[in-house]
Amino acid sequence: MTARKERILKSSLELFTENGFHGTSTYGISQHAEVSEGLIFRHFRNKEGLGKAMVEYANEQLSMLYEPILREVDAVIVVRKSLEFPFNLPQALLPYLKLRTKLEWELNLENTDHFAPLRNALINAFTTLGYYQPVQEARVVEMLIEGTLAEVLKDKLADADVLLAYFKTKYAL
Amino acid sequence: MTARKERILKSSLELFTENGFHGTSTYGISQHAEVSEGLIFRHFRNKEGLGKAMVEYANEQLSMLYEPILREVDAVIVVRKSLEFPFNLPQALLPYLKLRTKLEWELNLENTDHFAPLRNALINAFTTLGYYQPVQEARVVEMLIEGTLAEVLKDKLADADVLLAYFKTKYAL
Amino acid sequence: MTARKERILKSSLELFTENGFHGTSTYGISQHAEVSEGLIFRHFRNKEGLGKAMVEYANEQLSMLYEPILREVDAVIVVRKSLEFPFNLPQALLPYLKLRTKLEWELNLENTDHFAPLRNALINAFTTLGYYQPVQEARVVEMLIEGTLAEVLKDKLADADVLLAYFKTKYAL
Amino acid sequence: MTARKERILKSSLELFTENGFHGTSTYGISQHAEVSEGLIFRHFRNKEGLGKAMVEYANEQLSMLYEPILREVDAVIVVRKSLEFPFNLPQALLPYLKLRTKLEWELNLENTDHFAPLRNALINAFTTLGYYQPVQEARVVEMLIEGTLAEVLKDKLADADVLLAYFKTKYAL
DNA sequence: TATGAATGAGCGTTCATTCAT
DNA sequence: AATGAATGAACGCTCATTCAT
Repeated sequence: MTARKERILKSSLELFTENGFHGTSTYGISQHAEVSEGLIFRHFRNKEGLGKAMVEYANEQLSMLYEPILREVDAVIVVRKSLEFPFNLPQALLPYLKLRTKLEWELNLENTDHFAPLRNALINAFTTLGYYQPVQEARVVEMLIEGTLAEVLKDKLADADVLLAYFKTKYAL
Repeated sequence: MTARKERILKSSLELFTENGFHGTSTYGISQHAEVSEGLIFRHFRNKEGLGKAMVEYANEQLSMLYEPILREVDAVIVVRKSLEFPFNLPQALLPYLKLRTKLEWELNLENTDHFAPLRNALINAFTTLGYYQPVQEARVVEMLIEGTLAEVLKDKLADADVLLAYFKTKYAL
Repeated sequence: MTARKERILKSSLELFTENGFHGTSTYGISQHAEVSEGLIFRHFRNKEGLGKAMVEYANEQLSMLYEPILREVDAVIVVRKSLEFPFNLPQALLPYLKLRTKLEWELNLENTDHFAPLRNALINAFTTLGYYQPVQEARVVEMLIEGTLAEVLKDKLADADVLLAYFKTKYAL
Repeated sequence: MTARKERILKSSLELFTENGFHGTSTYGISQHAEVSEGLIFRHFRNKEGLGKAMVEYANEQLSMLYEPILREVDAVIVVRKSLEFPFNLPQALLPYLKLRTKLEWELNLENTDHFAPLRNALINAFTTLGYYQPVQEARVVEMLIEGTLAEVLKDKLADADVLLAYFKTKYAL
């Protein structure tokens, strides 16, 4: 990957996140990346190719999102870290998270179930902890996480501290 | 409101929901509405005006979304109806809900807190029911609802029945 | 001539003078005249018709432009009044003069020789006054008048007083 | 400046001069210049930009208009060449002169005082020649020139020879 | 690999004009 | 006489894309 190709990717990340896919022109990207417009097409064939590359790139970055949780063996800590997760997002990954969420809504991306690994970890944890319906409980936590995440990505979450504390008491953490 | 203006609105609803704002052309709308393209601009000034009108129109339709719940006096029923809400959406309103959600993500609409009235109703309900932290509990239900809603709008919710049942047992309904 | 037709004419005068023929839209005229756009076409058939009517209307108004000079019998006074003419324009006629000049340049109007009557009067005057080449002298005065007029219509004439005085001394007035 | 950009400029000169700014479409220009329409906007940003570039371009061409006169040291010759000037226009510059005059009237260009250098030269000449009011005399010549020029640009000047001869006798040339 | 001039389809928009009322 | 909803062609302009260098 050459330096300019990377600059194109970085600029696309920024501009797609800000203005969406259709709201961003290849000319705009080239300007922002200080690169000739033609180069975008040499590297990505067309705009759609750039979009796909962007999403793949973002997914790669995000692939290790839950990794610290998945490595965890203690069931209680798995639950706690899961609940803390949307409140404590790795700053470096936030742009990629925003991009993926935005593009999933704008384009109708066939959304792979990104949450699956974490959900499985939660199911295991709740099974270990003796929950009566661990699968459903995992889903409940999933909803809490994704609901919180949505607010975070929109910069709308005002009561982060008190909310997280309450989440924890709910699960006796 | 003339018949053709209404047809433009209906077509916009459909096409914006399907392909997003930037992904929909005014020509496409005029074709779909069987109307001259110029008429769109006579009625809405420009595409942005049409977008705003659409969002307002959708918001009007959606304003009565929670109304049956808000009228409810029995605290238990308020909670139950709230939890049932995303599983039991009024079919007529679903398109408007999809549109609003999609456009909120694509364009960066400063999103008014649509959930506020329902949240307040839930706070009251949980207060009545003697919950220790009714405000936070309302937020938890909000997350459950919005998380579920997001999956519904993306046609991703596979375990609706079992999930709703579990929600209810959680709140002893 | 109905009141509204007259309002259309007045608005056209103003807007054509300000922004030219092509720079003025029939919609703009209808707004300015507080009249429905359709009415313009009922009265003038099409925009070109309105343009022609405007020019005719202006020409009618301007037909009496030189009239006070033409009535004059004293040769000296004819010359003096002629030279004073662009410095002392009838305010009511100024807009029509601006319009005609502007449209003559914008559209390539086959320009009737508006100046002819005054030129003839000047020829007579200079003949009476014993000028050696009265026709050419009339042409010189014509140039002085039209040159001055052009500056007046563009609001560019800064040295009006001193210039008129000099003109007069030249012709011993 | 690429060849195509120059072709756009040349075509604009021709078409603007013929039909005015608003009367000329960018599509028409592109056809005439045998160039894609988009190229106009790549080079000039928008139609207004093209208009401004045209006027500047014309002004550049016209900047050397009076240059042969300004170089002249003999006062008599300055006056003679000045009077001859509108009768003896460099054919290559005529289109630019037409364009500038036309656009100054159609658009309301704040018209820089193009005549200033020549006027100053005339003032000097008349001073040298011992005229009592050289400034005003220069203004008189200016009016003669601009009046004649206007007729020339409109192809209205029928008595060129006799008129020029008379001008010369007036100034004893 | 990288540029930048150039393209042409299509976009949002304006405009003169028509027509039912 | 007068309105105002509606049209469709054309306009200025943007955009993804190509290609010679």
